[in-house]
Amino acid sequence: MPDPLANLTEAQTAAVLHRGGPLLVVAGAGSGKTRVVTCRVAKLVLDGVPPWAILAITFTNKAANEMRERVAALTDAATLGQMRVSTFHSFCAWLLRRHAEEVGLTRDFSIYDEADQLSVVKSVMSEKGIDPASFKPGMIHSMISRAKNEMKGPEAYDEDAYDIYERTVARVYRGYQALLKVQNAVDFDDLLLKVVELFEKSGTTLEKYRKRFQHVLMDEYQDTNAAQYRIARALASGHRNICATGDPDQSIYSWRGADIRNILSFEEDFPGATVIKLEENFRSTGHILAAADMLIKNNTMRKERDLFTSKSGGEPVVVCALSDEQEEATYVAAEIARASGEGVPLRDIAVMYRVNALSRSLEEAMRAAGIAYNIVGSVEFYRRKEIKDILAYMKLMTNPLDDVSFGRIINVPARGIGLRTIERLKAFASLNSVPMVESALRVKKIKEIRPPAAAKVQRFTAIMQRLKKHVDGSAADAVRAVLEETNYLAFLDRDKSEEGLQRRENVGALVSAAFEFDQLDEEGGLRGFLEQVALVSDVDSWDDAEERVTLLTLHSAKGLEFRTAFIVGVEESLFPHVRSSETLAGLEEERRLAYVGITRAEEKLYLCYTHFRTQFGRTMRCAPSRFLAELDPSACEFRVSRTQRTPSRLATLDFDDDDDDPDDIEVSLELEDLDEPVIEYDEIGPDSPLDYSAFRAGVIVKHSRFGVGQILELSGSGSDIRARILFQRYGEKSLMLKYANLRKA
DNA sequence: TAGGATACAATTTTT
DNA sequence: TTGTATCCTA
Ligand SMILES: Nc1ncnc2c1ncn2[C@@H]1O[C@H](COP(=O)(O)OP(=O)(O)OP(=O)(O)O)[C@@H](O)[C@H]1O
Repeated sequence: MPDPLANLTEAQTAAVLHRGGPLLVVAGAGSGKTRVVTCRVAKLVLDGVPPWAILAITFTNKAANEMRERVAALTDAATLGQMRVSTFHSFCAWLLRRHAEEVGLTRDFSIYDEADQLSVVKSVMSEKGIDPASFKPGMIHSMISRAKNEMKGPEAYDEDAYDIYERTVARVYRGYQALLKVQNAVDFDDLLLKVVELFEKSGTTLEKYRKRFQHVLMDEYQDTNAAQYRIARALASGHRNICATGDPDQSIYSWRGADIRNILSFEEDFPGATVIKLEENFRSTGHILAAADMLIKNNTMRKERDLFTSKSGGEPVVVCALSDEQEEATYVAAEIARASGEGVPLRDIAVMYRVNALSRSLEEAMRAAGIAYNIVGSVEFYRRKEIKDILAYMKLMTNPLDDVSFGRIINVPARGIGLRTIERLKAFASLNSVPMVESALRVKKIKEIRPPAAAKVQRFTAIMQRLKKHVDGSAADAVRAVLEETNYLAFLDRDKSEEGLQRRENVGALVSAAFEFDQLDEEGGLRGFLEQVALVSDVDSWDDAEERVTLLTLHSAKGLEFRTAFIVGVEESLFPHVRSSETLAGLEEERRLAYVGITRAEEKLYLCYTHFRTQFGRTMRCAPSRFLAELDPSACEFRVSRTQRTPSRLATLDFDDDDDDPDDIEVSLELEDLDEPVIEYDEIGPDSPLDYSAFRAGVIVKHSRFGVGQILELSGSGSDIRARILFQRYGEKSLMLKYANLRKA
């Protein structure tokens, strides 16, 4: 069996062997932090620490699985299954299932995903008579989530609310929490918060887990939020065997509440902590590292640190100017074809972008060039309608209080139950403080519902009754039962379109996913399956062994590595993204994101930008990203396409169309090499920040479509200002200033 | 009540 | 361009 200490540097070895007391490993990209955590776990096991005493937290489930596999390869301990290696969210879900009652839940609580959460927000808003046109539910929801990430409850939020918008958020927030509780459900943030609450409430419970988890390890510590910090601290406060690894320069989730101060103040939080720095990068060539290093040095809020590689310079980073996104995609495809021809397997190649929307043109180009690809994320499987429908039945089986799922499926597949009937069921439910399922069961007692409608409702309750028998069964059993009882497949059959076919396939995939889950986890059953499904992340469902190119966002690329990597859309206002560039902190996070992206590449890196990009049907001029000017120019090679500045497709490209064999993909697109970097800035780009100070409440304005109106109220900040305007002819509208193109009248 | 047609608005990153 | 929300007709 391989020795976990083999091939480690001195610093890494020290980190693996360190015992007794807090340990922080801070180090730059590719320096082997994850490897340290893995080897440390393995070494602990080899030293006789029982696996059940180990808690290792990773950022994704995928990383957790990988770590478990690697540890298994290093130890072959039979009891490795008892080790907890998981994300914070999965770990918390696991804890809460065991202690649900202590925080006001039952063991069968539902985990609401984004869409479910939004529907709770909407229903609270309609209950409280808040107009969804003036207060966008999505916005309200994200503000609630932000508050929760900062561990701010509804009361505290209300106290600090300073305008009508925030007071409204506070009202919804309160109702939202109440509704979740009634429905025996939690959102993602609650998973963490409820565990904090659990530990605060019950000293004995906390003590039990402190005793059990004698060793706590956390990877990617720079992206933990307030609640996660509290949980880690609580667990480690007795034995203080906590090992955190991270890189402040790779903190890219502050918008989700991650707080970089957690890692920066580790030494104060855990006095006497040992700090180990890793300074050798094992991943990238010299040029790639040099480019990344000079870029990140532009951040002002940052501690200087060293990172070197003993690898040679390697190939220069290619910085490439293309005319538009089609040419960009074509170029990427051509270069992938070339690399593939030179022997780089497709699975070692990735294309990264700032926003999911950019994957589209890439997909088209890959298809046209016959290059096999996988997209991470985008239209996630478990968010699809047909999948969500079936899962809703399953959720309702385990948790009858789940009104969101009830609302989703009461009339799906269509069984003639209309809005009126549902409204009446809802009214009855809230009048009697019972869940919707209960009012459906008592439908005969609701005199507003006519017998024919009531009969239809009873058909639904009969289905649920029969499904109940499967609640303790396996996942696959439950899926099959739902499909049979609801005739879901027949329902899909009615749709003969391409889309309907796809849906059928998706349902089939769900059946296999459930089946596979049962194989892997015999204990899990229906409940375990639902939990796993609720907590899958985008990268989790990505198979990195497949011989395909990977398309993914920069965020999901965190922690991964590829021999050849492309970053496309490296343009001002896209990357750095406009929405993040207003504040210095936002801009610096974008820069860290660029740093993360660049350092994913092992051997070859391309950065592409275009002069024109069509988004939402509008073609816009783009300026190259400022980040390009911040790279070390001596590590880069600059190229331009001959057609640049002409927003049109290259007509001369010849693709070998229907050809799936990657060996002879024939695509070419030759670019000119430049001696001088040509990254010029237009100071006044199309997206330069506008000055909205002239717009205030009371001001009379003119809109191209709605004509003349008066501003009633402004809300939001930065470039996100929204105005409520009373138009003479069109009445009241709520518009974003940046889109509305208002003029003073 | 269902489903299509139309209007309308809004675009980051995700557990 | 896309999705969603609302309206309208069968
Ligand atoms: N001592 C070593 N000798 C050789 N290769 C190493 C060594 N340590 C780590 N590596 C390799 O370097 C690469 C990066 O390691 P790892 O992913 O652990 O780094 P990391 O610090 O977690 O990176 P990042 O922060 O960028 O995600 C991996 O391919 C790993 O196998």
